[in-house]
Amino acid sequence: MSEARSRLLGTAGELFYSDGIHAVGIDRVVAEAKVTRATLYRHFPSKDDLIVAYLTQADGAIRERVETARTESAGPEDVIRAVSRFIADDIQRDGFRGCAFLNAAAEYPDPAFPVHQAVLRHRQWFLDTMTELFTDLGKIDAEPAARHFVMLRDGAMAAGCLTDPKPVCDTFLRGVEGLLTYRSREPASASS
Amino acid sequence: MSEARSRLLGTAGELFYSDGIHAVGIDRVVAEAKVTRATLYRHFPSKDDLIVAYLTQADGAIRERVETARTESAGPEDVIRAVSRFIADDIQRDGFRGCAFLNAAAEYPDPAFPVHQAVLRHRQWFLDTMTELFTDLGKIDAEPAARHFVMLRDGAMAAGCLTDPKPVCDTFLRGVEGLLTYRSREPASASS
DNA sequence: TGGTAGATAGAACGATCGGTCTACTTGAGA
DNA sequence: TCTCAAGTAGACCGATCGTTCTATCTACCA
Repeated sequence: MSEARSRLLGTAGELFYSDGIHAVGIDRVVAEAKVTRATLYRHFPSKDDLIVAYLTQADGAIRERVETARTESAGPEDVIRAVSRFIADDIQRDGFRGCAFLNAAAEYPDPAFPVHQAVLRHRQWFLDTMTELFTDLGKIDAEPAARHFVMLRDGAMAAGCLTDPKPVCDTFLRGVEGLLTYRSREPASASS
Repeated sequence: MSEARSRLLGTAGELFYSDGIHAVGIDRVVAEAKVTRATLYRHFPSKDDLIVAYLTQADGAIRERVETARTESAGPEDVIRAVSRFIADDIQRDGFRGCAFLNAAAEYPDPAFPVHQAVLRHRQWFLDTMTELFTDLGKIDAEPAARHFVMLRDGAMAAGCLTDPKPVCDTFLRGVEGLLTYRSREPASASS
């Protein structure tokens, strides 16, 4: 990857993430990346392509971290804890602004739009990965457990940038522990 | 409230909610509300005021529904179930596009901005209300339980417009039932 | 009868949007 | 040595952004 391209992708990522996608114009990306407009359009045919590249990059970084957790952990339960921990660390880190994918989906609600589809692909991968982990853990209802985990994660990511992140992380990690502790028990059935 | 103003607020709400706030220009609101630009600016000094009015309206509607649930239900547990049910109903209704407040916060991340502050006010009220309900229920750790509830809600609202809403609602309602069932039990402690 | 508030209609403002264009420079490979 | 891709610099495009303006009409109330 060329020097200019990576600088472009880096600053675009920072700006889109921290200020929102619609709120950041091409001019600002170009100026802060110290690159000319022509260079941007040489690498990315349109702003939409730049946005998708931004999300693809974020997706890759997360997959990498999950992969690292999988290879470095003893068993599936440890992997789930490691993933939970880096989610909590993310939430508490400076400049945390929520989930890049949920934020992008909020700005691009049209399912036919490439940006929205990039969000769906990432989320499907994450749900599948968590389902695998809960299956490895021997859970009977692995998929509901994975959905529960993802729901807690989404809630924590959404709330973590709106109030004090500390109690949000505590609630999240407690919820995950509950999910792991009561894993052999069949939860009470929902309505009807 | 004048006829033109309520039409304005109604269509602005629909458009902002379904397409995103930045994506909807004043021209479109004016056109679809069948109102002139001058009329809009007579009622709302700026677009930002219109956005805040939109969120205030949504906030009022939710408070009303929670109040109804409180008066019509037998006890705090029933109220929590009623609130959960209308959240689930919302998620499954046609045109559901997530939480208006979380979506707005994604577009307006600056905490100093009035739109962002309107989101925070609504969320604080909701957390306080849920804490009250869990307190009434006799829970020792009412606030953590309320935080857990809100986290599930946020996750469900975020995911409900990205995939099939049915399993999302099931997971949410199961989580709430778990929260109510294991209410007397001290959850496993989190990390450290 | 006169005044005023609220609405219509539509032109116009400067700023910014995403995107295209020409002209020139640089550096590495065939 | 020639070529060509990648970069800089910056003017320029039409469209849209949020906002303001003048002018006219209508309905109600003092």
